[in-house]
Amino acid sequence: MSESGERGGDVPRLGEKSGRRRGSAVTIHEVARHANVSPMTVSRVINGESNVRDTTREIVMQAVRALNYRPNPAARLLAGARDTRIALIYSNPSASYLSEMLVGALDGSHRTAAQLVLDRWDNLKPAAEKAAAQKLSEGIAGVILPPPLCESRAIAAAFAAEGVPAVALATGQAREDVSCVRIDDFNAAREMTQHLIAAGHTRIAFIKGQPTQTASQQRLEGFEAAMAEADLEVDPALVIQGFFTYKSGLEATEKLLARKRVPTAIFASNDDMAAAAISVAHRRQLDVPGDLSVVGFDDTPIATTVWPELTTVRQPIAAMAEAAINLLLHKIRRAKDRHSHQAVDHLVPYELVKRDSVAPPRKS
Amino acid sequence: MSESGERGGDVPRLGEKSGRRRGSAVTIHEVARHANVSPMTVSRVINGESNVRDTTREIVMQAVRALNYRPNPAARLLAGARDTRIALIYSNPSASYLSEMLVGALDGSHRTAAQLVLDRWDNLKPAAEKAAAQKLSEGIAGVILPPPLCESRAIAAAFAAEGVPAVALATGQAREDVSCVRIDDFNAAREMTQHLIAAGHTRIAFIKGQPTQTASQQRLEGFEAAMAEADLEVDPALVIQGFFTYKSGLEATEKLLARKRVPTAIFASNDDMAAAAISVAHRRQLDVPGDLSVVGFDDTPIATTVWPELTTVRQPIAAMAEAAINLLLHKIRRAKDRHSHQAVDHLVPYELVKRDSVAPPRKS
DNA sequence: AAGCGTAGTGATAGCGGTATCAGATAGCAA
DNA sequence: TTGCTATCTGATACCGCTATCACTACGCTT
Repeated sequence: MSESGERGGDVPRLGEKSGRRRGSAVTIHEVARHANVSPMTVSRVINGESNVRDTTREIVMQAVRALNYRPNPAARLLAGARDTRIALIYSNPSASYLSEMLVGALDGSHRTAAQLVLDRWDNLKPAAEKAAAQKLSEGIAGVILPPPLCESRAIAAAFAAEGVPAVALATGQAREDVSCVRIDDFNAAREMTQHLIAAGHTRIAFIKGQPTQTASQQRLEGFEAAMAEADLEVDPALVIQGFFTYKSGLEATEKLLARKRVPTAIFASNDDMAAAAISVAHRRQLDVPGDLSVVGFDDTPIATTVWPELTTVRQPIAAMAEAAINLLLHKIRRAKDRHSHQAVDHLVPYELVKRDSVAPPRKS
Repeated sequence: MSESGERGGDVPRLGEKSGRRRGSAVTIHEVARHANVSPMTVSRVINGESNVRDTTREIVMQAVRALNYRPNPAARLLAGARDTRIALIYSNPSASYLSEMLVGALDGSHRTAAQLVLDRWDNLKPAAEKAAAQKLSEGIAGVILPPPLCESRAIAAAFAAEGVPAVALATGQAREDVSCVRIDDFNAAREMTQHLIAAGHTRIAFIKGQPTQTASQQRLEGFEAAMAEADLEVDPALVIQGFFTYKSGLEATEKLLARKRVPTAIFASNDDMAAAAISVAHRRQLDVPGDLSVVGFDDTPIATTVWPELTTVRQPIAAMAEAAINLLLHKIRRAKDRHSHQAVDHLVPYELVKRDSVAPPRKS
């Protein structure tokens, strides 16, 4: 019963007799044999635990590299008895965010062998939200909060109280209570405004977003910053409150175009409102972009649905959702280590997408 | 060795002594105990294997629902040599479907313990499609083809050649080469037309959809049938070709409203084109629905984004996607059984959604 | 009556990792 | 030397699920 010395001899080869093994993936056992240690030691090394002698660690690492070993995430998750379910709560699928978000989240969850649980909270009252959070927390290891839920400190607190880590997606700014994955709304808006200014516009209107969302504020500030930097005046009459809905974009644009001195460009805080702006412009026999340039934000499907197609800021939601999942899994793992419980702020690059809704202003 | 009758007695309680279990997720053992069968039987049921007595299956399903059991994907992945990955291939145009389709597909795949693999084929050439199908087939047990891919017999044939069962989503009619999950486009269009006629319209225009999609043809025929049944004439000048895009809807509506005798209602073959019709009507100072009623088809998010909100036909894409997954899994299981290889035609009920874009015609 | 499928079900043994604790080795005070 | 931590490593038992095979009924031949 103690013939561990005679390895490589007639010891039943691991992974050979097994008629069940499918892939030819290297297992931890093979690495262990190669390094002449137990699988447990290999496990310790690859998990960066400290109680392994340096020499041993080095030998193991060499074996890992030699065999190009990649731990099987499914086995890891299973063995850790870690709950692998992570919830994505969406609300008012108003945003065509959803599809892209799902694509990204799905990709991320497959890669990590986590299970994605979708939950829909439409217009819940605060009390109901808290109850829902408590109920959901029982079957979940972490949660992703996309807009507009991500803004609610109450929701974040509810999950925190249940000990469930959360990651907020696409907030306007970093927070101390939850980790965020987001773009730099301020600079994106600033850059977009600079683009408009570079095209020759000086009289630029701005349609604000839902005031409860921090991203709205950031976008407005980015706009104002760019205007100030170019020594351009922001006419307060040309900054209108919107609510991220098509309808609010309609109303805001009506007001804007009813002014005696009409703007030559409109910067809407999202694509839905920008699409609405185009619609109103057309209704008033204005050519876009000839008479009026219109730009949006987010690059949701509607940006390429309308005509002309919108110049907008691309927010890579799929990539952000995937990043959120990874971040969440890290947090879940180290929850027990009592490691850093700090909120992380993960910035993802945005991109200015120039399409057909911008042109130099007509000379007047 | 044959005391299998004494179950539930002093058998060591599964999942109670375990100090290791963290999440409170329901396991297959608990379901098994609840249903008074072995875990293996539960496994068979949730995997849709055929060799389980119907009564047993029903009991197990009840337990599954009662406990809200969701199989642990990590364990499945680890244990199963077989992968139940099923692919959903999407292609840009009708991407508004996407979110709903994903929600449904995700639900379906969780319930059935399948893994959903997303693949995106944008405007591939036939040769590239074939190559992609071959490559994809290696890691996949089945495939779902939503529009517009579902129309291609070549793609269906490519997967058939690889021995991978496919299910087409939202085709216009049944097919012999692949199974379909769809609604009755003909009758839906007919009913919508009747709704318009009942509101008092007699001069109704129709914007056709992408001619390569069979659903387009069905919708047109349903329209024509309703008109004929009401003894109304279909003015050929009022039936215009569109391509399911917003832009094509713009152009088609321009033509329609340029006629001397303008229609009082427009039936667009999908919501994007209907939204475009509203936009053009507004541009021409026409009130919707006062001067012009507009209806769409599909009930995609844009239907409730535009103002006024669209009366349209609800195509329950989420439910259809889930149905497609179930159908596919059945085919996969019985592929080895050499059971029926026939194509199934699964019809799902549609629904007429009446919103604000229809009103009786103005008396002239 | 004996033989032989054939459904339906259960027992067992893993899949590739990790938690846990026991054992081994070494270091160092008593 | 003995005892007793402290450090490192290994053996074992699972995580939740499924492949495989054994077994039980119940027909149906011959």
